[in-house]
Amino acid sequence: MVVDKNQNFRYRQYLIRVGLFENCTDAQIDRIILASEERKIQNESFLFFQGDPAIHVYLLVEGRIKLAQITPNGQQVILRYASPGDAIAIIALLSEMEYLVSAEATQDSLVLRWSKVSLDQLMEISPQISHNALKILAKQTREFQSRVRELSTERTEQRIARALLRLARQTGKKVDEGVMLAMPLSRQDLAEMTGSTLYTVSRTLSKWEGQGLVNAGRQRVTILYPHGLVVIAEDLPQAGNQDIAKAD
Amino acid sequence: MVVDKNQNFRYRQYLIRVGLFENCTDAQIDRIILASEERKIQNESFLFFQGDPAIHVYLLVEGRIKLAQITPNGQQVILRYASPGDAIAIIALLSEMEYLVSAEATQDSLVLRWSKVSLDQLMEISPQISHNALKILAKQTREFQSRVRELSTERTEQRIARALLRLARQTGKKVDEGVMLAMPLSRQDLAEMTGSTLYTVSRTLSKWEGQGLVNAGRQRVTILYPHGLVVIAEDLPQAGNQDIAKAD
DNA sequence: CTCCTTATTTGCTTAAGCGCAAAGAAGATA
DNA sequence: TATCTTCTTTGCGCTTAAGCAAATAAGGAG
Repeated sequence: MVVDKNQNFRYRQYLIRVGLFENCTDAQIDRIILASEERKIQNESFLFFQGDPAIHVYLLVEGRIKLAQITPNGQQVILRYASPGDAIAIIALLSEMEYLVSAEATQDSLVLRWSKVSLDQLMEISPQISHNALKILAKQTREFQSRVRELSTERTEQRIARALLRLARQTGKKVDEGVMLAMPLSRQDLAEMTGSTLYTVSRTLSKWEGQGLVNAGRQRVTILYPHGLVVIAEDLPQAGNQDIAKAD
Repeated sequence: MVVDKNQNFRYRQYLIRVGLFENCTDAQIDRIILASEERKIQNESFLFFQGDPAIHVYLLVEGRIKLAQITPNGQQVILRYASPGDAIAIIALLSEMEYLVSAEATQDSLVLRWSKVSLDQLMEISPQISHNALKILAKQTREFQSRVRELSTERTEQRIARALLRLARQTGKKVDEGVMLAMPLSRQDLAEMTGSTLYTVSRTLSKWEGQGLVNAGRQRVTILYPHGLVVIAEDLPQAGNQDIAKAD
């Protein structure tokens, strides 16, 4: 599973741009690369499980990783989809921690990882890393605070609209008709991201499809008229016209 | 407003036990104290507002501070009540940030604060501080993740039970009948903590009062039978008996 | 191409909880 | 003590969204 470490130097150009290693010197990056392990993760297999002792920090190079919590009675709550360049399980930098979420590949993926031990050494050489980690955690905190606010105050429809817009920003590909979400995404997935149910998500998308806002297929959503979703997400006053897309 | 800095040395015994300054040497603590400013905050006045540039990190010494987000249409969402010893606005350690929440005293309070500039200097001398900050942020992240999970999957009643138990752990005072929450807490406050409404909270507390679980008065809640709330929070199978408290 | 699996849609029913309104209770103030 | 303010309770109607069941659709495997 562990590939010859020298191979990882081909990720150099990539690593220096990644949040966790931003502003590190070339020499530091060398050490970081030497300490890294590369792993391939097959679709639907797990990087780690919630509750495991947190001993590695991961960096997603290629693919997509779903980070989710499982409730005691088996429900899943999707906290985040990681995209290439994202650090995963920063929490492992700290001692005595467990992974707070399970990490599952939703495509064949490629990650680099560092053990807690080697990261402790790296952080001594490069205090920059721990400052970067602080920045990443702060960003996550901000996002979770927003989620809490949204779940506390917004209706399901608003949250679904928000989730789609967020995904579009993260993984949207421009196509002729609009923005296509470039990842398989079921109604169930959207429900688990928004604290809703697959039925409500399905009904909501059907309604929006009728209004020309989106085009939804099996595990696929294309946003035809992003502004319409913004209007819903922000609860702005709507145009009187039923068919928002054409009204523009 | 700024008191003679030497006075702050009387907080020494206190500072060394506080999360943000844990494991700092005596000499480091001295520098930290010298850089601190003391401020008294009157009940119902604000330490800072959401959106202000984040230029100070605060440490609550005495009193209680409510951290809340305000939604665009004026609803409030309470994210946390800070207790003595808690750091507030760790985010100000990072450049270019704004406060993510508003911080309002709910009792007359006393805080120490440090400017971003002086903290940058302190962190150079004591890298320990930035490691501690990482730990604090990680803990907050964990808590917000739980909140997201709870808001996504649990019923209002469960969340209210959880909020009471959490507050009991944080501020509960043992009294004859049970555990009293030692802070003024209106139905509206509980609603803003749980993503509910003051009506639902009122009805829920009334029901629980009828079952002998709690004793609720004006801005005051006493938990008579904590285990009963745990049963509700965790959605455990209930005893068939209506009156849970007496059944035990 | 056909079968099989998995995802999606939609009608129907029900429950949870929102929100108004009005009454009642608890403190605070003078 | 009388008055005022603020907080709390509760009846009622209503909306939202959950959840079941059954039909339908879309891909993948052989």
